[in-house]
Amino acid sequence: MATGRNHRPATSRSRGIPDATVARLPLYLRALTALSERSVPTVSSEELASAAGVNSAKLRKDFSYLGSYGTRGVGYDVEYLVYQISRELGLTQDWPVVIVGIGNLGAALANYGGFASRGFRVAALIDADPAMAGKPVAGIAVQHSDELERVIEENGVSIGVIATPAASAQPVADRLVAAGVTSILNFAPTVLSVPEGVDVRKVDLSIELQILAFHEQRKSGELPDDGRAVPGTDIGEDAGGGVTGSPVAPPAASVTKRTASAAPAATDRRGDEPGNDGDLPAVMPA
Amino acid sequence: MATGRNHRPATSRSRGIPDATVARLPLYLRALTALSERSVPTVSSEELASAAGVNSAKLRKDFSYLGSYGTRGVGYDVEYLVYQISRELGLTQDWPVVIVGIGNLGAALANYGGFASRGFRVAALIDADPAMAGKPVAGIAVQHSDELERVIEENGVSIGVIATPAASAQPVADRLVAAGVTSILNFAPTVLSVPEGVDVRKVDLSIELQILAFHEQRKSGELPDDGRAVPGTDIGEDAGGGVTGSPVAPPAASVTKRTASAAPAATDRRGDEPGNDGDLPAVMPA
DNA sequence: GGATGTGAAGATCTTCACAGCA
DNA sequence: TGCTGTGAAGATCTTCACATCC
Repeated sequence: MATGRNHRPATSRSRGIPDATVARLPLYLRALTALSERSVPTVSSEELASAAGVNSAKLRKDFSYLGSYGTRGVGYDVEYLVYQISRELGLTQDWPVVIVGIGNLGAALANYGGFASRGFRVAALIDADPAMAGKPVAGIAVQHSDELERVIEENGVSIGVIATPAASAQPVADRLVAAGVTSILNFAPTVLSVPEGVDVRKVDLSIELQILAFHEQRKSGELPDDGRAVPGTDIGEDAGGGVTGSPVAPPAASVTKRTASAAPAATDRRGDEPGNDGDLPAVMPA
Repeated sequence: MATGRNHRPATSRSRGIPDATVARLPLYLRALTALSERSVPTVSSEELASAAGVNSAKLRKDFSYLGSYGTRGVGYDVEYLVYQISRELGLTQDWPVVIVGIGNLGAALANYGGFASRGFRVAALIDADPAMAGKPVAGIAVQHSDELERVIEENGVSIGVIATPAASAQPVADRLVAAGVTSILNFAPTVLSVPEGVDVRKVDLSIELQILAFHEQRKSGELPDDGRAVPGTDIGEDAGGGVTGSPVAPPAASVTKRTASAAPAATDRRGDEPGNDGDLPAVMPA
């Protein structure tokens, strides 16, 4: 391993900075900003790591990808690091953003204070409902969908946020992309297909909750039951089709092995960027 | 390597199912549910993978951790898989959930259709604002914070969702945990510290946007400027303290190397479960 | 003395490619 | 023949442990 010295992880990805590291930079930045506001001049990797919730080794490794911004025996200069990370993340420039779908979620996003303070500027709020047009949300007048393309072009928007119902997500994404947007943050529970070169990140509550349920499940007892097609006879052959209600009935099917090992109580959390979804209700009205 | 045969990845984590796999199960479930509604009887790993946005090898590997639920030469039985994944995720049981902080975000969550249809049941909506008490949101009357403990105990709630401003998040988390909640989905941009055994997952818009900005940045040009403390003289020594506005001024500091390599245009998305935050405005009013 | 920076070892996760079964 | 199931190889990410430098 190690393609020689200076083996830098990261796929062929962006620059040489590993994705995992990029995902943590915002965390560090947040912790550093807090320290900066308290006028703390320097921090050790230990302290900062603690504030950011990671371990110090990881933090130092992450920073090493950015360069040598610390001082041995001392620590890191808070102000300087804030600047470097901001620059690395591209937050030193202005990013006009459009939010499409101004329902509860869209409104929540529009009101999100973390935007303005980090280089993001809400350039426009778009909604398909004519009744919403003109209404002020977070101090900005909502505009009708018809204005989408114009707004994007006039403001040079490259980042779009989709907070519409699932059904509208793909059409909206298509329009965003056609108008020039190259990065999309999708809150709708749908798999968006976009052309090469367009980045899509997704936030999905349903998935997060399901992951929590998974872990929660094995805290108490084991799985509800192996659920395997019962050997003898017992199930009343449910194999219907409706898969809507909460509890799902165990349909019979081709089963083979399915090893039911003892499950050691576990506690851990993990998040990830799966990639998409399938179809589901919406987070909120458009 | 391979600790023998049947080497199963996954840390010491839950059962033997890798976290990465658990994080994708909800995606598969969603895609399968859609197929189920269209009464599709079986799917090949290829088709399902496509619908879920992953590659087929990964999907087959993921399913292999659950057992052998497919039929060679045929594919997977949709209904059966829906059931198995639901069971594995713990969705065959009822999960009462409390949502704390009924602002725009909290309301959006309460209205989220994905809850009920997946075993999750909103047991109560809690808000600190007395004016909110009694108001119906998503058909449920909001209750005052004072009711929190009672509601949790009476309903056997083990999953709590925090949608309050950052400042209230930790106190709320403490109360949730004290009352018996062991899994928390946190939308507030703060690092929550909870006792061992309590799971915390976080959803952070600010972070997602920043990651997008990072990638967006290197689509166009390179970094705005190396930003390194200018060798000669040029910067007006900014090292002030305010780190609030969007563009951050480059403070001088101890710099050492910082290799500015050429950055190949990249396009990729990645999400992750960092672990926490530091401090920031709030997503919405409580 | 003290904390950073980092090669190397481990642990996971992903992808390949093909044996094996319906 | 077709597609699943999976050992093995790769690619990443994390953690260790210590040389290095203020």
